[in-house]
Amino acid sequence: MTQIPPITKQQQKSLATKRRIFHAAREIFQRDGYENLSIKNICAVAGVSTGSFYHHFSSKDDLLSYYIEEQPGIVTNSLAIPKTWGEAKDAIIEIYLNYVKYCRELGVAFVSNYYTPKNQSLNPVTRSKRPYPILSVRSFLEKALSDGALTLKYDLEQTLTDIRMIVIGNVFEWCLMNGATDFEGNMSRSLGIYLDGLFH
Amino acid sequence: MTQIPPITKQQQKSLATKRRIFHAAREIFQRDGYENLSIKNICAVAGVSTGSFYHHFSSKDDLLSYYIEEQPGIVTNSLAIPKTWGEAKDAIIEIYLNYVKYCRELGVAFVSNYYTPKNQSLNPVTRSKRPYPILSVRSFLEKALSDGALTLKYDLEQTLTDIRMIVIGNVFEWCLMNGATDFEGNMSRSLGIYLDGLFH
Amino acid sequence: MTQIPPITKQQQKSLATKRRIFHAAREIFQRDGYENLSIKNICAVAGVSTGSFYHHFSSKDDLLSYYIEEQPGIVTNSLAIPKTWGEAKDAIIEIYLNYVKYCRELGVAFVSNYYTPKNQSLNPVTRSKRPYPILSVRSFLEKALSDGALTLKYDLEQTLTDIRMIVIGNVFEWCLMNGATDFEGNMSRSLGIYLDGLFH
Amino acid sequence: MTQIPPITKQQQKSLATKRRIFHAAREIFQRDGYENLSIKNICAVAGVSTGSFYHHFSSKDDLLSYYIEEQPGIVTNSLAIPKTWGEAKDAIIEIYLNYVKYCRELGVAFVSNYYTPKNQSLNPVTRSKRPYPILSVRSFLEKALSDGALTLKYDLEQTLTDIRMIVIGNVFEWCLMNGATDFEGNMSRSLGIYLDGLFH
DNA sequence: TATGAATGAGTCTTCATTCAT
DNA sequence: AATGAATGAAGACTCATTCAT
Repeated sequence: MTQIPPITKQQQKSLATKRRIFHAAREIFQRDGYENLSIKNICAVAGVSTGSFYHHFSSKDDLLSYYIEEQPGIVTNSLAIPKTWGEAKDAIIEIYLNYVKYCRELGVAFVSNYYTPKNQSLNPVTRSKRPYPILSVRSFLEKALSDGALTLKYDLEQTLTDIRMIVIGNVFEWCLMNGATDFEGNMSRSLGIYLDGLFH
Repeated sequence: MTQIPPITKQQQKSLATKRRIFHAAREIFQRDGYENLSIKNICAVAGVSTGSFYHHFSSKDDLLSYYIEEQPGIVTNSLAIPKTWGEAKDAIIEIYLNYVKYCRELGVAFVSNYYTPKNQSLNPVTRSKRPYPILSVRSFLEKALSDGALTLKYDLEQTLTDIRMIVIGNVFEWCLMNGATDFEGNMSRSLGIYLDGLFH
Repeated sequence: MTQIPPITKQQQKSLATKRRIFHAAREIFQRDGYENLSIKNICAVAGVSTGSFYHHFSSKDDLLSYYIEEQPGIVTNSLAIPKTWGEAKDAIIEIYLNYVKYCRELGVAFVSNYYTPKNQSLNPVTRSKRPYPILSVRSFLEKALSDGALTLKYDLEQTLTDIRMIVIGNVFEWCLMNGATDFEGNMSRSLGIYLDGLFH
Repeated sequence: MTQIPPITKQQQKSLATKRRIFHAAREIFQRDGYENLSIKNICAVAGVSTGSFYHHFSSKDDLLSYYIEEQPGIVTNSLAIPKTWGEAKDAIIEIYLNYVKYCRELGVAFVSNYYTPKNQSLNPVTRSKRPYPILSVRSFLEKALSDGALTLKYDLEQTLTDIRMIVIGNVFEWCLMNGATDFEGNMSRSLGIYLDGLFH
């Protein structure tokens, strides 16, 4: 007979410790960036000994692997189908202003670490499990196109690629400047101009 | 015909050493990534002493900054002042197709490691010595503007930021896809549409 | 009888290591002087790893600061509040005769190396953690002043500075003479005369 | 036949270079202190190559050896014999305020390097060649004593020692504080109080 | 389960000195 | 007489990891 919740007090404590380590790592990562994320650091913040760390995680990499894929998707289903391309433009910009907000929540340090070409969890091809937030305009555009509300100068795929590139470019700029840019302003302006050129 | 800077044998040797260091760094970068790029490593591969490294480069960052500073071909001084915005658009796209070429020369592996927000040698603010190469359209646009050949919808600074972001976005996409994208196609299309929107 | 902090075997071993480092540093200091005192050196002599050093001391300066911070015997809390200025004078001199004793324990060679303006672990401003030990008469004087037992011609701070300077001057003289001075005699006389002039 | 001034142009140039190196070293030493005095530094300031340095000086130590004993003595002969102890006190303080001035001219960095117990050129016993500036009150006091203008509570030798210690203590304090003390104020106050205690 | 002492290779950088030119 | 490229040991400090308790 397997007992579903046979958690003893000891196990609970153990889990709590593991969670403390986890949260400490997340906090440091966001605040100080990857290069300042050391075991010593983590343990200090978590209030835990080094030995304890290695009891719960087999290595630093082991811990980090837990962080993959934690971001929530951006829900675009609720968006009304646009009637004019002006509406479409505004809606798209809105979506990415939401993304800007999400980036701000994560913090520059975190995002700076995350946006590395090596981070294949960003790769829209490799990536399967969840809708890539940057791709989430796809369904929106598809609906608008099939509805006849919009016509594009280019292939949908190409357009999505362009938008993705512009958005990442914006994020990158924000990271490089260590947060000292007009993130929202840049995003709406550059996207806006591009979309103007697109619908034109 | 005598060359104005008559390079002595010693200077030649010195340059060769500098180049060896340069290539060694590139090799390691491509093979092992940014985090495994250490001065010791570089020197070992280059067959050069640590002291020699610091004779040629003032720091690790100094070395890295050369990779974008030494881009060949982005000489905009020689560009003719455009008469129509169509000419301007084509010229700008041309400049960045050159950049695409340069990226291809460096290789995806290298560029993937290089384009990390953590790589502060990319930061246009931190970097003081010379103007950011990606901004090298600046002088071109300035001339065109002062000549009355062009008028921009937005501030020059903002426009340059947008272009920089779009370019970086393209590079990032190319890296993420591990080179399996239409780099040139994406670059000209996305920049083209943006510029269409800009001059409108 | 049980001691309140029941030191485990591990803690004992740890303390022993710390002491080994401490003694090694002292030995090298005496033998080779301040400029030849390196972490590597210390660790080699102590038979300890670099990591271990930094486990016990946060930096080289941290280690050095212990030499004056751990002075035995300059406990002024236990000193009775003086009733006359003669008592005060005697008490102060007594305190610094204790310091003289401590210097003798450390040895001329050590102290000679230690008392360099370059040794910033001596700087009362740089050092933040704890009050400068030579200033430990402060609390004594403060109590005496607030008690009305004493009145000073000058600001307390200035007086403390004077005393500190005289004491250091004595130590310096002793060092310069390579120990061949009447350290105790000089100390009590010079301090005595100064204090005479002070209370006068 | 030996020609007294057979200096060729080459020799002149050589001497000029040597002097440039010398002055550069002095400048850096005073401005930045001993620990920032490197061959590279010196050569940069002197506008000379490393090789040239080693052509003129066999080593860094060789260069430094030239600096010993360059300070001028303080002339006290001209001081009028005091009639009251008040006059004597003022005169003595005046002498050391001159010394303070001299220290300020040399700069904190320089003096910090100089005032080390290991620097035996400070040792009044070892030292023979010139009058030790700190000792230069001796003749003054001797005259005043033999003239009957003054009587001391203690042996002249002891008194001189005290004064020397107090002065060095002041200098040390100034060095430790990196110049951020009221050097003149401390000097006159501490010496003044001591002398009050002495003549009482 | 948890502690924290210990390890030692690794980080970047500085520096006095040598030597071919 | 002068240059400057090259050396390599040494500097303080960091860090992931192991292990006895």
